[in-house]
Amino acid sequence: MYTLLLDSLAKHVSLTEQEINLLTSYLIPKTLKKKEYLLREGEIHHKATFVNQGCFIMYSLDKNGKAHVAQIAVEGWWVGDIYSFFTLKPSDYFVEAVEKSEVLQMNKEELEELYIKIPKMERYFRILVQNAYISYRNRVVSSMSTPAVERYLQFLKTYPGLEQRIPLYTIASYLGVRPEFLSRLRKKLAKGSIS
Amino acid sequence: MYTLLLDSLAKHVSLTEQEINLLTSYLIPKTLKKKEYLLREGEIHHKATFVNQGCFIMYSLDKNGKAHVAQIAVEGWWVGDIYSFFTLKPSDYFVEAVEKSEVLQMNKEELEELYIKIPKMERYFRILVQNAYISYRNRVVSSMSTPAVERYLQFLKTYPGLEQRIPLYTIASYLGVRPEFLSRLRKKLAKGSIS
DNA sequence: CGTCTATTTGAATGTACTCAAAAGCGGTGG
DNA sequence: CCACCGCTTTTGAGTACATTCAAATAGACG
Repeated sequence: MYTLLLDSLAKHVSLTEQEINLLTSYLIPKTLKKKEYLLREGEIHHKATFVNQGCFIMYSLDKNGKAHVAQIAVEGWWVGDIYSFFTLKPSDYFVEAVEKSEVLQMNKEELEELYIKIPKMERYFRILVQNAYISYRNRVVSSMSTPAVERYLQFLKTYPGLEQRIPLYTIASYLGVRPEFLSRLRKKLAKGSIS
Repeated sequence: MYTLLLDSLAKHVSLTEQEINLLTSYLIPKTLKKKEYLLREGEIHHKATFVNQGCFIMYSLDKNGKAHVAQIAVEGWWVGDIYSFFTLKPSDYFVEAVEKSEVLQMNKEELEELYIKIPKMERYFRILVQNAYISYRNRVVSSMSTPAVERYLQFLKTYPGLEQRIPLYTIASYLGVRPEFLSRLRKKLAKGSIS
């Protein structure tokens, strides 16, 4: 149940058995069906959410009603609108389960409590936020300077096997191209020697 | 000397006269000539830097030696590689003065000291980091879903008048297009009724 | 099995890039 | 103070990357 989360924690902080017990006592498991929402535009995201199984996308809708995928999260990742979580402002994003999924959740107030009891946890989350920051910053550069094929290959590396779990049009949206075009890219990659 | 900074602070926290005096006592002014560097790739960015006058760009070089502008900062903004600052890891970026500039700086250790003496300052910087985060997140979506013309118009709104202070090729790099193309865009905008 | 949605394919178009060369502009030294 | 040099911007022509629209095909699910 908690293996993945403990692995993630272990990468950044080391916790005693007691601390682990305390931490896990705060977590509420939840399962979601395919296409269920964890968060909708306009809502405030007050739950920190760790993906134990399954896959989520976070996307916004532009004025033409087109979806733009800002984040993809699979097992072992935290998912959600960090900004809404920290500021308690309404989110501009939807967070949707792409497949049957299972998450562990904690309310913001409980997280604050936990910070006091286990200060190391604050460090852990600070590092996660820093990483999220970097990841967006890098994506700004790559989305502007790298052609779509390479961005797709990069996606394959970052999320191995995921291209078979989520629909093509979702990947296309994440990469910033139209589905028709990604379809053609895949075809080319399949013919011409890969990579 | 401190007007701009105090304005920026006032937007998020309210400080007593005493606190302001303490804060300003930590700040070291520095002037830079056009094309001087505040930070180079590989260096650790241990100074928080507020722009009092002038303009800076933060950019990285890709494997082909092409520059990609990640951030532009004018008077009233903080500039620099936040990630390197917080992690004390070497930066991937250059921070360069685009024109004769004047900044106020504080070392990381001194900032930590200040946090203890004026906890409100921690709040102020946390908000700034959140805003930087949002700004990159929005740029990811806009760079992928918005044509270059609109991104340019957006740039003009965000940085009024700046198009006359920094070279065209720098703006092009910030927008993710080639200079030749931005030149043509400008021409079109000048002819056809604007906006 | 049928329906609804997702993917593929085709043709035409538009957006942005490359390469090359000319024009403009700013600073520096004579 | 002017002439020259180097760098930035503009212009032109050809090309590549990615989109639109429309229609056909394939898959998924009840």
